[in-house]
Amino acid sequence: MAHQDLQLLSHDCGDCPIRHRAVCARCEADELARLEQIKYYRSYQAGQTVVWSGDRMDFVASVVSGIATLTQTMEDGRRQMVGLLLPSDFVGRPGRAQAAYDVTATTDLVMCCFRKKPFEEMMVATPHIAQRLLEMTLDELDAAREWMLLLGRKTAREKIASLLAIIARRDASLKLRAAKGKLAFDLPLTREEMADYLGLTLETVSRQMSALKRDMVIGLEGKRHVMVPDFDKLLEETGDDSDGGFLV
Amino acid sequence: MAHQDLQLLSHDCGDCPIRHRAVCARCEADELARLEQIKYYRSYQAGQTVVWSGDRMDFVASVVSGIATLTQTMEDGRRQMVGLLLPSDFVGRPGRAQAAYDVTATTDLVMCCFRKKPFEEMMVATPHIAQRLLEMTLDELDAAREWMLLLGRKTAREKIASLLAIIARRDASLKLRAAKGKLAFDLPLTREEMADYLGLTLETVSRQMSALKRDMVIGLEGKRHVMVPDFDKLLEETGDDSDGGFLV
DNA sequence: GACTGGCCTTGACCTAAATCAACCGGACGA
DNA sequence: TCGTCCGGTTGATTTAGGTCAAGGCCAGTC
Repeated sequence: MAHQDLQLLSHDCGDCPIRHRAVCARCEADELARLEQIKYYRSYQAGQTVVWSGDRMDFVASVVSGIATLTQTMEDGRRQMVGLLLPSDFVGRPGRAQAAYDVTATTDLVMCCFRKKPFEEMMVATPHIAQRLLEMTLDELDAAREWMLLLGRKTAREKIASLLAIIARRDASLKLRAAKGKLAFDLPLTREEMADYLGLTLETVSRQMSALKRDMVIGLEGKRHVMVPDFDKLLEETGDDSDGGFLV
Repeated sequence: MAHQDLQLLSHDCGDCPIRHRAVCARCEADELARLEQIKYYRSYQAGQTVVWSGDRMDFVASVVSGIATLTQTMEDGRRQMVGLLLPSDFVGRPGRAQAAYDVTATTDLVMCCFRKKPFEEMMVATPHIAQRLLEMTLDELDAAREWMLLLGRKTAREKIASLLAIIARRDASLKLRAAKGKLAFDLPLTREEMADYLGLTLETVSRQMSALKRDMVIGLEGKRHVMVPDFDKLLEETGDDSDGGFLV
């Protein structure tokens, strides 16, 4: 897919199914040309920090491949992950000079960057972009609110199940949905990162993973490979409404 | 202020200081005219529900006066507040037919509503609006992430202190900042609502309020009126970075 | 083949907050 | 004037998850 860096600009487009954010050349051809002039790619190794909270950040970017996280850290070292960025997700805030969070590559990562100034100018000139960005930001806000329910009210077991379900879903949609019902994936996060995501300690994460395995909700092969024999059973453990509640 | 319902459209405008989202007639006069045609007001009494999660919602709105909350509820009744809407805040999502959360008036409430369809049309026609909305949504996303840190990693005492600081700040900025250092305000939330905000039980909220009073961090007069003799002392209790970290 | 360092697991114990329960005090209606 | 209801406080007890500590597993490397 040649124009992946353009994902963030496109309206949905039927025959480019990548997470409903892909673009194809025939829509948005003119933006493509302009964007080509201001974009550039950056690669990071797993574990590398992209920017530190408070650092000057003179670009916005979208994830091309790999996974990045946003985390906040308190003075005494307590950490909370506040964003998990998968391919096609957007980082950076037009109109802000400094990063508000630590951005870290948890796997090898490629980002498509746009220098902030020209990007902002283009945003003014091309209303599409602001609208697309608004849509994406609203999605992220919804995800954040879901996450707040998880952090505030779910038990450790529910938290783990929810995270596994989220990853399974995201992963499955990338893989064009493995044989429905049975699916498997590799965790892109360490136990500690999972803990930071869920507001738990890594020991509790480990214990609950073991418990879910013992109860046959998941299978584990090595430390990272997770098998889900029955996705509905996993969903029952999340505490979420069963109907899945897809609001368009 | 006659054009309060227009807050959501404006770029900042020096001499209209209401929470940096106000508008004055001379900027945006044309949008004003168009907006006037599609807006209407609705009032709700304290405790009334504006919409239930899952209900059809054919308008977007901004809060004119009073306070509303967004909450999520799990099947077994566990509740988590995921949004606190103060005057000038925006509710509703262009491009979505159903409400994703319960919206409730916690005080008497006036909202300025725009029917969704014409509003969306106007958004396409008037690029300003999408940009303003994007800016507001990004602010909300930041607030949500701050909130996630609170829910995931703060102690009960830190949570309470943080909430009080948030309300004090918002309140103070409305009142053009009372004599700096000493300030006082009325809690717009019951103990139970505070608990839903903070991911605690109402008993814990009550206990920690008493503890903060005992330790002279706050004063209480009746159940709702809070006095803050030393705002910095309150801030120390929040666990947040002391520098306040204002990122533009 | 031993050695190291990450990452993970498991056990024993502790504590912050939840739960359960009693009670207070003001508003309000009979 | 008396209930009683609602929001709030406080105490006793329980418990989920945190903390501390001891290993296990495995990949890389000397």
